[in-house]
Amino acid sequence: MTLADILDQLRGKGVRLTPQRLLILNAVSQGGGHMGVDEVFRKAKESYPYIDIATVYRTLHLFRRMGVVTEVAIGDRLHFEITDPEAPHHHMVCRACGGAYDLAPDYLDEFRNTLTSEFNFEPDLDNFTVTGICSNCITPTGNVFKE
Amino acid sequence: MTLADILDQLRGKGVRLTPQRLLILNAVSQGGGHMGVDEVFRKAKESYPYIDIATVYRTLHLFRRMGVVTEVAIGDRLHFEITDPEAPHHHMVCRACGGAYDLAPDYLDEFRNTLTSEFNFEPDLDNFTVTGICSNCITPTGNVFKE
DNA sequence: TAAGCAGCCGCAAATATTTGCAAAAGAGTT
DNA sequence: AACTCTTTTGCAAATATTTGCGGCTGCTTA
Repeated sequence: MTLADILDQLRGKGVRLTPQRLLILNAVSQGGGHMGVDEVFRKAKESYPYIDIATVYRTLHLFRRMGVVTEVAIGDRLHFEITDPEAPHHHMVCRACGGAYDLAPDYLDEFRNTLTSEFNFEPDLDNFTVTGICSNCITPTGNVFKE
Repeated sequence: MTLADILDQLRGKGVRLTPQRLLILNAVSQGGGHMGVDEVFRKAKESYPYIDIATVYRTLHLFRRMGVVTEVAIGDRLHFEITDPEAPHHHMVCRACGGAYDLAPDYLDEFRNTLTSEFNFEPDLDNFTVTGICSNCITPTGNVFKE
């Protein structure tokens, strides 16, 4: 799954490929992990100083809707990463240290199936994040180490 | 679990009971369901016009930390409801109609256990909300009816 | 490649949320 | 009731996010 593939995918869905959108896509993919909105903004601005923060917000939301990026809620801010169709995963985010860990989709399969069959509720788990305390931040007694 | 019980609970945790906090607690409990921040603000202001929106935000976050209110993410806004220790539950929120449905905690038990035992990750599911499409908004073909 | 049009962008303003600070208020002590 | 210490509050400013609008541009068609 290269950037070119992603562009094809977007074109196929009738999404216009503007220079700004390419810059934003590049910024997210080069970030090496999930990126905050302001990081994306700053990175895009390096190549095109006139870009507006509103465009960044709009574009990231568009990309998420299109499935091209996945959103990860860290603290009270959203971060974004390129969606990897080869290895889809959810996220566990530690509210003590802010660390984000990947979570294989299998762990949610039963949950999804239950909601669908019991309630006919189709959960949107593509951008699913569960917060909590990670192993590094739990002391043997169960207390939170950092806060 | 009456309001008086909640007040005792807060006092026991060393939380100061100021008039503003009482007003906010009242507003949430009288809302009959989850309430948005602005709804709480307006309701509290009926009794005490000087109250500030910052106080409402701070107090709701405090109450959530103390466990007396539960937060429900509806769209991109947070709502709050009084935590019911008798019948704890999570929420399913439809992103088409905005409806919120209660979800018994049993449905998440296996998920919680897995995260704890496999990853030593202690998930915070008290304020857990899963978004998706509810049964009313799914057509027989799986399409979203309203958007 | 010129023309048309729907969709996008930058700008500015609106809205939502958080934070620093000095004054005011709660709780305990004398 | 006066005093002290700590926490809370209202205000204002900072920050984060969304939205309306007029001009601009990618994409399609001829």
